[in-house]
Amino acid sequence: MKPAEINQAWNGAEKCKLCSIRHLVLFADLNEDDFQHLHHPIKEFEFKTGSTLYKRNDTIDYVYTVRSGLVKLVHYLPNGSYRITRLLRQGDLAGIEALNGSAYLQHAIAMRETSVCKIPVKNIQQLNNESAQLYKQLTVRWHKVQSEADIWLTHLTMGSSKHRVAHLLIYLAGDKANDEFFLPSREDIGALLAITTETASRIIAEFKREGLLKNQKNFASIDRLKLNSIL
Amino acid sequence: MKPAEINQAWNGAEKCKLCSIRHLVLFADLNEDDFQHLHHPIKEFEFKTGSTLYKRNDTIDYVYTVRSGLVKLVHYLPNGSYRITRLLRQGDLAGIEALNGSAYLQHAIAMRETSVCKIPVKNIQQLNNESAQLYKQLTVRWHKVQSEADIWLTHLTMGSSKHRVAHLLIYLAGDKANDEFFLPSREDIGALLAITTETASRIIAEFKREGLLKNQKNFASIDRLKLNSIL
DNA sequence: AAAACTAATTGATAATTATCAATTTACAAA
DNA sequence: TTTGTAAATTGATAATTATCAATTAGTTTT
Repeated sequence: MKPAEINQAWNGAEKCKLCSIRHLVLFADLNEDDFQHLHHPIKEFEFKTGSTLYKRNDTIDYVYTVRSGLVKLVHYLPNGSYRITRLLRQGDLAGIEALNGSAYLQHAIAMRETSVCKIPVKNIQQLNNESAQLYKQLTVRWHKVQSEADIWLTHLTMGSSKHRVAHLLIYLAGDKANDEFFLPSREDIGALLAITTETASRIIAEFKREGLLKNQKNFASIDRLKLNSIL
Repeated sequence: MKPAEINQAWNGAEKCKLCSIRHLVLFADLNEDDFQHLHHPIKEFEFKTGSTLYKRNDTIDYVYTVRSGLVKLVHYLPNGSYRITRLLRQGDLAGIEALNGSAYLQHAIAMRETSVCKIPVKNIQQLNNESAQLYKQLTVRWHKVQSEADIWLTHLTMGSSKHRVAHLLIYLAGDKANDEFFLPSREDIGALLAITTETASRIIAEFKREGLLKNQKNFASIDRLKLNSIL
């Protein structure tokens, strides 16, 4: 499945400067001059549900900024199953490890329609050499990776299955008050929490029966108070 | 419990240049000139088993390089239990999040006698401004944090308890062929793998009975082949 | 060395979760 | 709409793990 390439290459600077979510992304702190160093074209892509941004060990020339949608980082296991080690949302960077010249660590797959900017690593290196602004943002990103991994380990891999699912739902719902969020398939929930698909399904179904969770297709909303009360 | 301060402050550059494990640490790539920028004293400390390097939310002015020993990063949970989210060994950096001016994410506690260098964050910032060498090492460290978190999530939090313990032992044994390694308490093994102390104990005892693991007090060695065969 | 304490082990049982299988629901293609 | 296919749900049972309790081994203090 090939992603749609929304735009042709453009003169790097122009579009990035106007980006509506720039405050959220890697280039947040760049100033007018910095954009001069973007010599390699940055392109925007749409990925359909289930399509692959990159595979483990792919050539590692790009970093991806998620503009919208949801991306899972996946490890495939020898026995054919898989484990999701992280989710990426708006403003998150995928493939950040490419900056060290090491291969991508996981497969990155869109869980729903997802829009990304594909940034050549060379741009980043160039910016790093010419300007100190980017370095700061980069360490902020690394830091976020670390603290998220930590949250994951602390809350999403321990306790009963019910606790884990509750934590995941709260995580997925994010900060926004009553908004709907994307509810992953039961298989993905299992892969996220290290439980079986069936167990994930049972718990989600139970939550729905008890009114902790409502959904229309893949979109859901939670009753935060009730969910928190079972933690 | 106060750590022993082995050395008084010294002229930063001199001792670091001669450090026997410099090839493993943050300053690996620095050249003669770079050391001029270490204006703040770097001190070496010894921590006894169970003593605390830093606590979550402590003032965040230092980064720690582990010279020898073993450090656990711990999250204490509301119910009084705890979860270990990472282990740090020789060459690893503790408190790397201090570089972003954010608070430490966890408590760092020595699991055995541990020797560390305490590096003022100001040194790092200064080096970053004056030289590009350090940036590279830093991203390598961040990257290592990420990939270790990943390994943790993929192997140490899924599968049966027996699988997890086996994976942990192999991780602890590291690369060195037949060397002994520090075997954590059963409670710590539980906190590392999200299983109970009793389950950890049962499995360790079983491994010992079956000859997969030998130990003298806290030091153990494994039969790699046999352990791998149960994965 | 004896006493006191802590960590490790083991046993019995209850609770949880995985497994295997069947059924129902949702979705997409014809 | 009908048909085919995949996903979600549910049931029954087996396996695993937690829990509670007791015992043994190991360490430290007196």
